[in-house]
Formats: sequence, structure tokens, C-alpha cells
Amino acid sequence: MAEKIKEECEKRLLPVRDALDILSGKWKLPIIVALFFGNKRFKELEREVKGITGKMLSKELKDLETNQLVKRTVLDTSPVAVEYSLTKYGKSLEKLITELYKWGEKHRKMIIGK
Amino acid sequence: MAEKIKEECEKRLLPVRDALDILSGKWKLPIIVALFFGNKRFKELEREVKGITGKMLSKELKDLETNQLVKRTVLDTSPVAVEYSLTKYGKSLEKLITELYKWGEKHRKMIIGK
DNA sequence: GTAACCAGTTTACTAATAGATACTAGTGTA
DNA sequence: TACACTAGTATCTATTAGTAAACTGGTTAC
Repeated sequence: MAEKIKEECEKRLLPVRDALDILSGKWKLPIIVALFFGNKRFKELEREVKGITGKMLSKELKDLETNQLVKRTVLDTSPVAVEYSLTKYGKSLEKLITELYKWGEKHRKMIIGK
Repeated sequence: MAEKIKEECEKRLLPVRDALDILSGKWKLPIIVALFFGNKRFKELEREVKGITGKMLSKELKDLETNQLVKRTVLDTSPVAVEYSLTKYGKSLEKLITELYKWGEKHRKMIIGK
């Protein structure tokens, strides 16, 4: 009986870890949130996401693309422009981010309020 | 105008990062979830959270205690037993974990289903 | 032609995270 | 007295994450 609960619990942990892995690291959420405000070019993101280096931005965008949260579009202009946007799937993070926000805000208040 | 939105966005990011920082790492969530199923002693947790080492468990529990998610109680028995439990505040993570679970599960299905 | 912008990549480094293993100090059991 | 269990700590190593700064190759504006 207790064994079954344990197994169930481990199985349930997998998707939770997945979600956390995708979002963790210093830069993924700032990038995602920046893209919530509209599609952006590489250099635009580099400027808006304060403190990020080109290397990290490049790497994180690739990760996000792999997980299909972000779409990379090469625009047929001269010179070529590259636009990054959230996929519909990326946008589905909104509720989760809101929940992170709500809890984090509560936490801030509690820690500061001591 | 655009500046104001950017500032607002950065301010909003802080609590989101806080929440993520507290939850990220390999072991914090497994420990929290184990404690959702009831109070546990150190060695119990070491056995239940598969793969964790004593060192990591010790460190993670301290972090969680610092953030007031977990309470450490030394029981007045002989030999001394130490019990870890979720605080009321720790329990307030339930909704957030559920949201992580829901999103993570969707993600799993999408990735596997390809 | 040269200076500047775009979309990155490369190299070299440091810092943070995690793992393996051994160890301590106290208690309980046979 | 020997062995095992509890609640950890200490030391060392490996891996991963992140930073800094230079560099590429193409484009456009002066």
C-alpha cells in the first residue's frame, strides 16, 4: 500500500521536473517574458534582457526552440533579419508563470516583512 | 511608454525568479513532495528520495528551512529523533506544484507524441 | 573605404551544483 | 564487546552553468 503511494508519487514527479528543467537557469524566463511582450530580433533581446551575453542568448534560444516554446523565423529581407516569437505552446506557459509570480510575491512579502 | 512597460516587466520578473530559485535544483521538489505525504525523519527521507546522498539531503533541508518551507523538530526521545515537516507556508506550494505538473504533463505528451 | 550594425560563434575562464566516499558521535541490541 | 542504526559532516572530484571578450561574415550609411 505504502509502496503504491510511493510509486505514484515518483511517477507524478516526472512532469513536475520536466517543467522545472525547461524553465530553470538564469535566462529562460526573462527571455520568455520579453517575448510575451511581442516578437523580437536577436539584438533586441540582447538589449532588453539585461546582462545577458550573446553566447547565452544564442544557447538559451536554441534550448527553447528545441522544446518548441520559441520559433525562429528568418525574414526574407536584406540584410536578413531573424525574428523570435513564442509558439502557441510557449504562450501556454502564461498560467504557470502567473502562478510562479503569485507565490513568489507572497514569499517576498513574507521574507521582507520579518 | 515602451520604457514603462519594460520596467514593469522587470519588476514582475523578480518574484517569478524567487519562486523558481527556491524550487530549482535536482532535489528540492522531490523532498517537498515526499513531505506532502507526511512528516519524515532524516533517514526516512534519505531512503524515500531515491538517489539522494546524505550530504545533499542535509544541504537541501537547510535551504528549505531557511526559506521557511520546512520545519526541523528535534524530538525529545532517546536516542534523539529529528522530524522534518512542511510548514503551512510550504504547503502553500501545492497549487504551484499542481500547475507545474499540469504543464509538464502536457509537455511530456507533446514531446512523446511526435 | 571605413565605420557601424546584425546575428551570431569561438575561446578561455570561473563559479555553482552534484556525486562518491569516508568519517563522527551518540544510542540500542545481542 | 561488537555491530548496527541515526543524524549528520568532511573531503575530494566531476560536471554543468555562466561570464568576458574577441572574432566572423555579411549589409548598409556616410
